[in-house]
Amino acid sequence: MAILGFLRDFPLHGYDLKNRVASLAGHVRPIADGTLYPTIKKLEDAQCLTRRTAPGSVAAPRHMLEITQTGTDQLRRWLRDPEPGFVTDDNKWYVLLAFLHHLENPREQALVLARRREFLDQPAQLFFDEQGAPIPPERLESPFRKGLMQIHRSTNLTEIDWLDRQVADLNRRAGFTVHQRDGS
Amino acid sequence: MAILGFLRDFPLHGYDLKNRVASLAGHVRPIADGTLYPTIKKLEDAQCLTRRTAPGSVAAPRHMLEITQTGTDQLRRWLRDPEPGFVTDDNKWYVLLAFLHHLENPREQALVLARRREFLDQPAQLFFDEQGAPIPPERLESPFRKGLMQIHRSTNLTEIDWLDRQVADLNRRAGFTVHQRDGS
DNA sequence: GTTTTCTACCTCGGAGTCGATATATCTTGT
DNA sequence: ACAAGATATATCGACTCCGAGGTAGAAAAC
Repeated sequence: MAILGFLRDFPLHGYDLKNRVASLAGHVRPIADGTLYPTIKKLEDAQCLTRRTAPGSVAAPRHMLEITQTGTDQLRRWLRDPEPGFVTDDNKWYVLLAFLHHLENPREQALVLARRREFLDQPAQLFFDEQGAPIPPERLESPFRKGLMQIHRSTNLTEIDWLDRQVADLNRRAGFTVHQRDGS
Repeated sequence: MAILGFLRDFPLHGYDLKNRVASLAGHVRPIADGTLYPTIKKLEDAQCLTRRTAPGSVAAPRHMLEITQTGTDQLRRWLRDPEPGFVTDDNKWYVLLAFLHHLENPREQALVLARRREFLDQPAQLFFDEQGAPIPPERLESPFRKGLMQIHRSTNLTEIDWLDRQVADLNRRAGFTVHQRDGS
C-alpha cells in the first residue's frame, strides 16, 4: 500500500521509495531490501506499476517506477475496504491515513475514519486476575501498567477528538456535493 | 515475552494465555493458535517453563504452565536489554511496559524507559517532496497527513511527560536504596 | 439420544520479512 | 591509474506468524 501510495504522488525509483517507506512505517524503521524489491516485482507482475530504466543521476542506473490505472484501482480498493489489521494496528493505521486522500470521495473517507473511531470506542480491558476478572487501572500494582493504561486512554481521546471533527467536516463537504448535484 | 511475563504472575494454561495475550498485544487482536502453541513448546524445550496436565475444570484437560528460574532469567534479560523493535514499535513497547515491573531493579527500569524517551525525542519527518526535502506539517495538502502528524506529536508529548515523571521517581527510589545500603 | 457449542490442544503449508550476500555504476580521493 | 565509498538493484535461506484444518472432552440445546 505504501509503495503504490507514494507512487500515486509522483514516479520514484526503488532506492528513494525505500527511504520514504522507512520514514513512514513505524517511524524510521528501515525497510529491508529483501522486502522491498520482491514486493516491487510482485506489483509489476500484477500490472500495478511499470518501470523505465533511467540513467542514474548520481550513480548506478535507476528503475523509475510509475503507478498504472490498475495500480490506482488496487490502491483505492485497499483504502476503501481495509483489512482489519489496518484499523486495529496503530502502525498500519498510520500508513493508511497517510494515503487516505487518494480515496477522493469524502463519504468513503468518512466511512474509513468511522471504522477506526468504532475500534477506538471499545473500552480497553488489558489485565485480568487469576479468576479472569478484569482489573481496573486504580487497582493495578505496577506503575508501568498504570501508566500504560493512562497513556492509552489519553492518546485514544486525542485521536477520537480529531476523528470526530474530521468526520463532521467530511460529511459537511459530502452534503454540499450532494446539494450541488441535486441542484444541477 | 508476553507468555513468560504472564506466567511470572501466576501459572496458566495455554487457552487462558491466549486470551490474555490477545487483550494486551495491539489491544484485542487475537493471537493465532498456530503462533501460541509452537511458541509454548519452544519455551518448554528451552526449559523456560514446565507443564503439568490437569483435569479441565470446564471441558478438555489443560496443560498448566509454570515459569522456571531459567524462564525468569530469560524474561529479565529480554526486559533489561530489549531488541530495537521493542523500543521503536508501539505495540511491542506496550507489551514490554506491561511486564517491566518484573525487572525489580529501579535503576534498570529507568534505563529502559530512558531508551524509549530517547527514541521519542527524535523529530518525526514523515513526508518529503520530489526533491527529497522534508515537508513541514503546515504545508501538507492532505488533512489526513496533517492530522497524522498532529496526533503523533500530541501522543508523543503525553508519553514523554509520563516517562520523565516516571524516570525521576525511579531514580529517587534508586537513590534511597543506595543510601540505605550505604547506611547499613 | 443426537447434534451443536465451547473449551482446549496441536500441526501443516503458505505468506511475508529480514539479514546476508552479490553485483553494477558513478564520484571522489590519492 | 586505482581504490574506496555512496548509489542502486537483486536474490537466497532462515525465521516468524497466521489461517485452515484436525482431535478430543464436556456441557447445553434440540
